[in-house]
Amino acid sequence: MINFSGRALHAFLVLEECLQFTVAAKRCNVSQSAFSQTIAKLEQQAGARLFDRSTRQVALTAEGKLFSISARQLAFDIDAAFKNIGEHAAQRRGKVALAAPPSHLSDWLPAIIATYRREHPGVQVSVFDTYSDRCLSLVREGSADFALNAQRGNDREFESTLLFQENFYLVCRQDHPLATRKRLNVADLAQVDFIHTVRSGSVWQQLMPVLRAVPIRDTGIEVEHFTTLAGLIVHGFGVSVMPQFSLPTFHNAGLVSIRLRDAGLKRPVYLVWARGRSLSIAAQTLIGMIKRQKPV
Amino acid sequence: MINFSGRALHAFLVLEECLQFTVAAKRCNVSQSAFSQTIAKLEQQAGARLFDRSTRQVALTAEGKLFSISARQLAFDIDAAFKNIGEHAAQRRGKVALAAPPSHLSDWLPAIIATYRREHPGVQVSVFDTYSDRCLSLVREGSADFALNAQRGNDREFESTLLFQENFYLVCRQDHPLATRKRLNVADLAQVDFIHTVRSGSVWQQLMPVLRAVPIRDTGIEVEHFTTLAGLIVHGFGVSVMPQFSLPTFHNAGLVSIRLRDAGLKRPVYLVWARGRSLSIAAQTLIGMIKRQKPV
DNA sequence: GTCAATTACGTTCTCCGTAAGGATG
DNA sequence: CATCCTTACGGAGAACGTAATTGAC
Repeated sequence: MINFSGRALHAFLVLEECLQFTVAAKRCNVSQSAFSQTIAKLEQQAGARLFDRSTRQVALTAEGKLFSISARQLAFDIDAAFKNIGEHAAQRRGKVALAAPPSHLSDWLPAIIATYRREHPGVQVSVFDTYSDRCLSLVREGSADFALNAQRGNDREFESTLLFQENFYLVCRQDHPLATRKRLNVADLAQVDFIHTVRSGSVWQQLMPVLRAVPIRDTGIEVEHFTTLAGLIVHGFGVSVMPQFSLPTFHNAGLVSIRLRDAGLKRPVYLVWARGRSLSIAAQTLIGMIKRQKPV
Repeated sequence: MINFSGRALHAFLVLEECLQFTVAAKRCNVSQSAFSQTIAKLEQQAGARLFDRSTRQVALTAEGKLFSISARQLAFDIDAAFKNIGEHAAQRRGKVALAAPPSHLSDWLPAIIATYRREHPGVQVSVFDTYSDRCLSLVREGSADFALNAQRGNDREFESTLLFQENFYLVCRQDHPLATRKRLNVADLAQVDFIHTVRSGSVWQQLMPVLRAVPIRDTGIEVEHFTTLAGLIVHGFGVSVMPQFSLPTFHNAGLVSIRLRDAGLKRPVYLVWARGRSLSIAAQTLIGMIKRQKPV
């Protein structure tokens, strides 16, 4: 096995078809002499003469026929193996799965993923839209190649890099008293009807410490889906605070957003992947696109 | 496929197991530098990095894992293919089939075949004991690799070489009038009760032209099996004429044989094989033994 | 600082091509 | 005698080994 050469295998198969050294050599783009030597060497390795040949006739020996069966299969398998790995490398095949919070998947990531899919139609992209802990679980169990997450997970299981920090925005109706404000801080939310997102979401976890100091009017409502939240705000239930990348949903609903300028009120967005598990080329490419498309 | 090398494949598998270039290189009996280059070249051919490596850690990439599956299978298949052909060449495996007339298979060939089987226990030897035309048919249809036959067949379908010429012997009881004769010719069989072998056998075909001129006493009996013939002779039905290599059977039955010295009364023994079909190494070896063991 | 992989460079070996040799029809 | 495979020999390229370099812990 150690001295096996693909060239020799190819030579064998071509000669088997042509049954003429001269023709086969030409088809392999080598001199007839070199071709002869290649076959001779292959026969030496096989330990048996594979072709019976006089100057006028070339034919497979009994052993040659035997080898022919394996050779055909081998050539196919080798070709398939390299083609397969090559196509994965070239991102003509393969799959990549990412996990991200719904806020990032409302508009920002879908745009990037759409571009990737256009450029690499053979690669299957899977998306999991879920919150913090579940994101990390998906990465841990291998269901997702990587995640975008506000938490970087423990160092033993995960590796991560900070992509950027996301600002928070007040979301309200156009006719809301705060809707026309240029500058806004959390303190301005005092006495305003406020709708919370679910506690498991990173927005809540990020926002709560800051908001605790402000006497907001809690509506007692906790919503999970952005569309629900938008509907409630539109119908006058109150206002809420959302990270930058979820805003398109609210704008589409005719709502207004104003950035909260409190120092330190930012949501970190980490790229997280399983420690030790190297990312596929497809995943790396997609991550590259995400990094390039991240906001200023 | 064309630049594929078994060495690189082996290197990959060893490195996958060791996950250390230094150790893997040593196990492959090359310098660490050469090993590194081999892996690098393989990665170049595959079109993707197969190992993630720092100076302190080596691990398969996603593409490497993919390749690993094919690589393992490939190595096994390549190994199996060469081992298979090698074992056939070395006659540790394989099969060989020969066809020969019962006269040659009564003692002469079985002794040779027994020796061959002792030396090459992995090779399955098949034997067809049948007469002239059927022998050739078996060779034609590929059931037998070669045949020993008194007729060489037509030149279009068969190739042949003369192995030797077999003498004929009178076979009779010890108390027969001719049993003590030193020299004997066909003419001496006049007025002797004679038992024929079947007309399809080569003995009959060979003997008839010569015997026709002698006024033998035809018993009217035609037998097919030597054992029958021996039984008839033993019980006094008459005598018969048999080729040299069938004599052991008759000697064992207590009968006497005396060579017929007529010039030209010989049975040619040809080695016959299908034209264009090359003989396996096993067949060639067996033929070699047959040629060496042929009578003086 | 130490250990491990990579890179650099000179050497060795394999493989190829041109040309002569040999066998077959 | 023409054709086709084999052998011989010189040169190009690949692979190898030693040694210096880079990088990680």
